Amino acid sequence: MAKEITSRTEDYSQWYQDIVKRANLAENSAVRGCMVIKPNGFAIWENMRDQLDKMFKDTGHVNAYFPLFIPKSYLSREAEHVEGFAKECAVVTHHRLMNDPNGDGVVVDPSAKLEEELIVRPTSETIIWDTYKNWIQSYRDLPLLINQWANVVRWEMRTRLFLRTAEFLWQEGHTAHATKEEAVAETEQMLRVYAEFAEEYMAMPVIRGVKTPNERFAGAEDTYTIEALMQDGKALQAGTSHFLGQNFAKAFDVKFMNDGNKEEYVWATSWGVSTRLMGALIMTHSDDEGLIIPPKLAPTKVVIVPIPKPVDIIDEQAHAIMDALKKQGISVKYDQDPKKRPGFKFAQYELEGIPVRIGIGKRDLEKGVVEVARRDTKEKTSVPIAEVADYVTNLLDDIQNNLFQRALKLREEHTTRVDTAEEFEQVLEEKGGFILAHWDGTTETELMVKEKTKATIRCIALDQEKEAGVDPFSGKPSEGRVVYARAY
RNA sequence: CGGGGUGUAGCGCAGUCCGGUUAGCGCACCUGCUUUGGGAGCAGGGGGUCGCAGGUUCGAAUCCUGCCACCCCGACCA
Repeated sequence: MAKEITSRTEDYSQWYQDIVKRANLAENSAVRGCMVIKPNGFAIWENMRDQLDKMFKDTGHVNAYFPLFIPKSYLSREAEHVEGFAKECAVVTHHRLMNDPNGDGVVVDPSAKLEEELIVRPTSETIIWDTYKNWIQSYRDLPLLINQWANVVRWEMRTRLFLRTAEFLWQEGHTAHATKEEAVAETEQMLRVYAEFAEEYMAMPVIRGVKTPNERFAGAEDTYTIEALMQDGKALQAGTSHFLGQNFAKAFDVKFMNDGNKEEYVWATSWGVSTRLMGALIMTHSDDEGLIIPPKLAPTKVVIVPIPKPVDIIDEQAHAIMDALKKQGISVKYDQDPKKRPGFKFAQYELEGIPVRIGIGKRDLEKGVVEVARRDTKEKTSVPIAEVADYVTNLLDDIQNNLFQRALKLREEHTTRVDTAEEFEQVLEEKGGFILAHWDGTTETELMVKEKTKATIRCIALDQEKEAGVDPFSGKPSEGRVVYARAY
């Protein structure tokens, strides 16, 4: 049978789309730029969401929910914020439809024009800070540590499933603090949470860093980021955590009385990750056979396929193995569909990325073994039935670990220290990946490099070594290397 | 919004340049038999306003005009 997924190396964009589509994760909707997340894709997102939610709660946060609509005037209270988002907002102007006088369906009722237009939230800082104003009076009300799971809308010009859609699902944390130190500590803590989630659960190594002023979130004083490297050598911003200073407190007049009976503005943070992480997951691990889901996020960790078809003795063993796996907390599916042949099922589950497959056949049963296949390397092993549950438990850990190591190796092989502009451009063209180069610290140079090479400064790594050097583009002095890459 | 491309069955496509029987192929689907250890084989069957609207012509998927949608590359962005 012909290969149904485009090769990863031939056309990365097509390969990515094939996987999203053929593994039944998502599809384009009838609404321009929007996405339908299908059950297979949503199950993975739910696992990500549940794990993140647990981590947020473990660090003292609680969930709440704020409105989808934001009065237009709110958005303009913080000058940089409005400038950053104004160009991509969906706007509600009317609240009623009417029958078309010409009998042609419905039209907007011109008499139902809103006095003040409502913006569909591109992010919720403004509506949340307008609300916090009423919630915060005293230092005793602080810190306020709230997260919201929501959808937001940004009217992007060009969209791509999961990576950039007009509507996307995300979480946004919005916290208020009595001191600058505490707010900065919160910003850094949440970056650590994101990095831990990316590396331990998604098996995706990330660089922790700070954005340059030019790449900062609109309205932030500092933006922290985790940056991942995809298999085609392009970088992907996987999560951000912002120190907002007192900008929003001042714009929305959020003051509190401190323990010295003095009125002060509060200090703020916000942080978020989105369904974009689904794209990151796909582009980090998957191969030409389809999706690969790290075991810790896989909705179904093990699938049992009867060979050649379900008969009583196979059935019996399958159920015994299922029970043993479930006892260890491992989700398992037994595919008893008699209409599909084993070979078809093998290919199908590889395409869907299920980490472990157990094949049970009469021939093997006579020897008291089953065949255990791992999705990441596609290796197959015969395992005695009595040992299957323990073997699979270890194997799942092994796969999780291997996926991370494999991704880390790829990143290390595609991270290059560069000292001249020529070398910079050559590495970018021929190899891609992260480029560690000196930067003179000016936005002019950063923009000039972007213009010339399409590479941007992804971040200044938190573990950046101080090292005197020369910016390869401007020739000016530099205090250390920053992380450049072409990015999604 | 610029540059390129594509619209023909659920999906993927051929046919269009050079108009001419009843619009075709693969996958999927339905029926039957044989199969079943890596995407089964054979036989039969169902499914189409050829993106939309005009025009040219005895005759249009094919030529002309206008429109629409989607995809890729840029600008924008998580």
